[in-house]
Amino acid sequence: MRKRKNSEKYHRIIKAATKVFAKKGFYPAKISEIAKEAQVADGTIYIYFESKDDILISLFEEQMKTVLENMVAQISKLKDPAEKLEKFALTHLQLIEQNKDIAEIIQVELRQSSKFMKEYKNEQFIQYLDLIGDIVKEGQKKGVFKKDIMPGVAKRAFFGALDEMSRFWVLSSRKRYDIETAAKQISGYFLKGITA
Amino acid sequence: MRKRKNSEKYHRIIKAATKVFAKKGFYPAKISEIAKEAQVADGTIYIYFESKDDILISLFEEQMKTVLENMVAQISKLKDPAEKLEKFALTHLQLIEQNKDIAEIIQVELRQSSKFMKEYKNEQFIQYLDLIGDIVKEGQKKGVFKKDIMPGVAKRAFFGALDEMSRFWVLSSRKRYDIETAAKQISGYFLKGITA
DNA sequence: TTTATATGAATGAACAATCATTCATATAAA
DNA sequence: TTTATATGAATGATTGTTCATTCATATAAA
Repeated sequence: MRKRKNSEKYHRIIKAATKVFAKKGFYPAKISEIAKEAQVADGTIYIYFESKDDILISLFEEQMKTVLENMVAQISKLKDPAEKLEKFALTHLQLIEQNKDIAEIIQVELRQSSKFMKEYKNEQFIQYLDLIGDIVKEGQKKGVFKKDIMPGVAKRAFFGALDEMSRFWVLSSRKRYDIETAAKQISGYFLKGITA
Repeated sequence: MRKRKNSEKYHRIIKAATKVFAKKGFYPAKISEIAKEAQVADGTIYIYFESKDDILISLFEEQMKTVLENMVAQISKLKDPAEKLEKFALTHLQLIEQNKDIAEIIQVELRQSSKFMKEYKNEQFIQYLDLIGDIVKEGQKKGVFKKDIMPGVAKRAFFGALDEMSRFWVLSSRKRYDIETAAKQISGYFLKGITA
């Protein structure tokens, strides 16, 4: 019987796997390397996890739970939907900035995951996207956003814009724009458009 | 000495690899499966390609070249920068629609590639992004786009928005919105904003 | 207290399967 | 014949997973 969530070692392995997956990607990452990083024996990993896949799934759920809680805390304080979107952008980019390992995993492995784990629906990620969709709907109800905006398209477009910006940061070691500027630019496009 | 580009078999292998990589991802894809799909022997692949990595790189260059040429042909006809952005969005989404295999590879493997092929800079992809950046700059020069828009941020945000929408389509077999509507929505956000 | 016994977490060497790549050989072309 | 192209079985390195064993700690008996 696996102890899982409560064990200190469980979290040490998650943390190590996050680092190793982020650096090399899922397939090239070796169990032995994760074990070494976590300072446990190879076999110990199989006391806490069923398989290599299971590590990745568990890792998603742990990390996304944190990200989601963080974001909800930030935006629920605000009233104005436009301010909420701005805050969402800033918080998202700050998260990437503060934890590049998580960023790489969300960006690269999240996309992979749908391939090799067909049955695995990333519930947390859907919730994360829906935060944006809900802000849009709220804005429409309050009359501050256009009625003909489709929340299902808008949420993906907004997330995609932030995500692509993040990817650029993660890949290029040096960042060309500061977080606040980028967040303001991106939320600005959505709120006001680029037309003069 | 490899014959490469001119040979009919070369293209058959590229086409087969596109299909197999799209379905399973790069690492889980087997050379033997690509060979079978292309109806050649395993060893034949090594007459035309140096390695599995080389297949992926060649595939990128072939496919992106086509995508790029296509896009340039579409937008160079137009004068108005706003119309160009709209056309870009539509053309991009149509491309995805028409060729999901290429879409999956661009989306998933392109991201992976920067990990396992550190030295490989995807020049074509950079050019593709720059098409957007150039439209933005042109619009600013003509005075139709705001001066304080940062083209380097805007191009990524715009591409990211389209790309995320594409990903959703590729993953969910059934599409909820038609191409024209989605393209209009997304370019609409950027041009006019969502604020009422 | 001291000794004996039980538990199960942790270990890491060994296993078994996978798969990219090679190469001896065959076939077709020049 | 000589050269180029194609084949697919064989190779050998890699690596996820297993499992017999160890060991620290807990519990019970003397």
